Amino acid sequence: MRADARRNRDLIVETAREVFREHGYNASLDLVAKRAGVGAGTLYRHFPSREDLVNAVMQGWVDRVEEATEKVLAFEGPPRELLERWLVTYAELISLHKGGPAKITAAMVQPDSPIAPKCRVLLEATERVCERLHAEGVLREGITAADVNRLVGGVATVADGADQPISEVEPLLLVLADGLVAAPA
Amino acid sequence: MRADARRNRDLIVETAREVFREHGYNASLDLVAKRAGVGAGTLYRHFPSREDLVNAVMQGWVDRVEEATEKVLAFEGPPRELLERWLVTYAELISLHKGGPAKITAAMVQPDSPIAPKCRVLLEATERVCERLHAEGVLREGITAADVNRLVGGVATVADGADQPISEVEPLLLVLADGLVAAPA
DNA sequence: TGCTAAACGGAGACACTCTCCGTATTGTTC
DNA sequence: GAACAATACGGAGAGTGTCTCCGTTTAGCA
Repeated sequence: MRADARRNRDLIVETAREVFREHGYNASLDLVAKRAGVGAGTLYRHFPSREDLVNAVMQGWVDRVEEATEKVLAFEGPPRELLERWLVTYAELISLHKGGPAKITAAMVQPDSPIAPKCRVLLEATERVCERLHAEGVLREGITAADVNRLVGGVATVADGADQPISEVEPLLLVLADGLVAAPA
Repeated sequence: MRADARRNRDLIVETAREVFREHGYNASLDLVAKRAGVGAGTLYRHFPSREDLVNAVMQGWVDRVEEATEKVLAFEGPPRELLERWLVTYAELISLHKGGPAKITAAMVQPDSPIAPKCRVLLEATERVCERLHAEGVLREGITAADVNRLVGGVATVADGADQPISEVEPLLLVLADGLVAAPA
């Protein structure tokens, strides 16, 4: 890749991160290009679709996910608390940006989405948590990591749509935890 | 209202119902106008915003909600089953159209949305169910109808985004039921 | 029948996405 | 350091959607 191309690419990603933070993931891409001082063509050559750009912007987020996962998995206390911590962590991670919960939760079940690979790290993290909970017999049988993600994703999506911080819907996450732990009727 | 205006209004609503069913609630409104054989101006005069049109289209849905509510509330069996029935009914009602779950769940917490009044009937229905469950001591303390709606709305939103029918996420609704019923840890 | 308020409709302004292609820059080769 | 591909740039513009404005038409009353 030529040096100027590299420079522009980085500039676009940086600008997009800023614009997305301001206007959400549906912000105008022309605005991104304009603010970055490049032509629309340049933006679209580097990132043929909006998702590709989102994907690039997310790279830092992936690192953050990995870090948060390690932290939660390092927790030594009672498994029930581990679950609660993970639910809150998960919700926070996907809610870092406006529109994030819906986008990420949807991508989780659409393997062809360009951001799917990034979301996989989250799914894998949940899998690790679930494994540990299953091993300790705490998690209800038949519950998969995908189920957990869907449930938390749903709550986070709604909170996001209502412009509520995750802290305000934490009680709902505890309800989920109860449901995930309880034995089938 | 003049007779021709009335006629056009009804025609637009009918056409919109059809188009929304085909393409979801984000379908092009110009397409609605074109298919109804009226000018864009006519459509926008009757329905200044997309939400106004959605609102009009929803009138039949409101009737359906009321009917379903009566049916669930007439159920005489164990309260836990009442809850389960309501969760499934609720999810189905908001999932009748693609994009419905997100739209309705969001409107539920945005009182200024034009479709909010319509969504209120759903909230009130959930309130009636919750009241009965609380009276029987089945529902966990502190849980409000709004909480229940958020939880089910979240699950339904995700299912909708993944093009899954509600029947496929029913197990998740049972998880919710468990969480809503269980005593706090 | 004539008149006026009400309603119509579609051209077009504006916004956004995405492509095409003439122009400019890079970096390699001699 | 000059020449020359190969690579990248950028912005005009096509395509699509939203929504408004205003000249034209129509309903319904007197």
